[in-house]
Amino acid sequence: MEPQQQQQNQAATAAAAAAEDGGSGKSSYLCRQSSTRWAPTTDQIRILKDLYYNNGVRSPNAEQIQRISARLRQYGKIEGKNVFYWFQNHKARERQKKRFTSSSPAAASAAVADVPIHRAAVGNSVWKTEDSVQAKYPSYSHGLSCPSSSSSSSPSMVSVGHMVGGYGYGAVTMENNFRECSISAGTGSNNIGHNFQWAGVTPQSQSYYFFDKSKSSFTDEKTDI
Amino acid sequence: MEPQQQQQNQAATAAAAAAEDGGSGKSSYLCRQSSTRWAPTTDQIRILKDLYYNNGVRSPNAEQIQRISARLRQYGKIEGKNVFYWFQNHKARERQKKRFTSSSPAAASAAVADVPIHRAAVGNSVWKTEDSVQAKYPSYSHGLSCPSSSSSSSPSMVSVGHMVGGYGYGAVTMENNFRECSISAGTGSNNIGHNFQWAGVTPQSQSYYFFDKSKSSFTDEKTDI
DNA sequence: ACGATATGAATGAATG
DNA sequence: CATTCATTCATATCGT
Repeated sequence: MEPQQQQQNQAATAAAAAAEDGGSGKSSYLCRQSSTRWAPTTDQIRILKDLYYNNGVRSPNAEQIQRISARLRQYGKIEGKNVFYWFQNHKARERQKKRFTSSSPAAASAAVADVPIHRAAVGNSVWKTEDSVQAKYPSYSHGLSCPSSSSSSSPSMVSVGHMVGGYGYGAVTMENNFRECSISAGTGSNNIGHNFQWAGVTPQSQSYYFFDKSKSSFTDEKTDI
Repeated sequence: MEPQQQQQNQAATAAAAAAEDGGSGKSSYLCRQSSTRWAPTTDQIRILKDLYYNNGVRSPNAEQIQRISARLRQYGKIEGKNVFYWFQNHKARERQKKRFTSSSPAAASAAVADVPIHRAAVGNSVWKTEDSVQAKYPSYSHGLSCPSSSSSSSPSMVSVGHMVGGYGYGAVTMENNFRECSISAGTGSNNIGHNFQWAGVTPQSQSYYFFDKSKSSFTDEKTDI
């Protein structure tokens, strides 16, 4: 078959880091602040796949997302949005794969609602090869920090900051930083929200108040959901 | 640095290569890791580039991918995902590279103006043309032939218009992205509500379908999720 | 032998 | 949901 794929691992190296984005670290070359994206640990992936394949979870709602992320938090830092995106992507990619390989596009429309819950995927066909729920590294590894209790605790400052300068050209860069700003974590004294929530996201139906029409609204935000 | 994890593996050993990888001959021998990754043959690359530069294809959709891969299959083994990735990567790297080449303003303008490929979308206009506006010049790249640029070409109609801006999407990105910025934060010592995060997401409602039956999964936190 | 580069593959994050 | 973007990993190849 095909290449295969594997998913991640090498916990050894990354793992350690994964736990906390400490915020400091990096900055090797550009000043991009580290925390870029969530790096799921093997255990987190294992669990997510288990939910997906064995429990048929495909599009968890807010409550479920909370539970899941809470559960996964013990294996590493994670936020609700990560869980949300994970399911969305996993599902989307599975379908996409199907669409590319299928001969009749028409068929694609059907089968949408399927919730196969077949046990473990095993032997997938092309593409992703889906899950192989098994960690490659038996022992060591994931010694992720991330204390089981609350979440963030290390980010000293991370948050926004300067821009990337290197590639950026003003505006753009700034925008990007905006996105990150949510990770600012409060740790400590200032409060600002210690865990902030991602309010109203992915609207489409609701949360229009958000920025739909009044994107500028964010200045006075807080009315949010 | 940085936590990274991701794929990485090597599982190879598969031996899938077999089949016929076409005339590329690259992976002919070697029983070992043969199938590592798709190795496009020169003909395949020629065609892909032709589509990209002369036809403006940048992000083919599923149907197009199927057609393209079917067509390329006569020159060697190939799958839909290869085509998909090829376009994605080609486009991304082109953009990425271009991000720099603009040190000198004067030069920049000239450079940027490059040729907007186009050859019309033709046919059913399935092609989104979306970003076909910004074409780019070939140049670097492997020594593959790919004469491209045939002759004439292009009426340069560049529809669309503005916004894409010289540097491409730089400007575009700046639109609405403050989603998470809504860190409403509670300011203040007390945490607003607790720390539940990201409320309301998952618009469209729904997503309970599977849940009903497997509600048990989440009702209890540690048990099974 | 490296180090640099080109490029396939994978996947988190967004957007529409 | 489908699509797209950005990043990063993994490798093959090439240059010195």
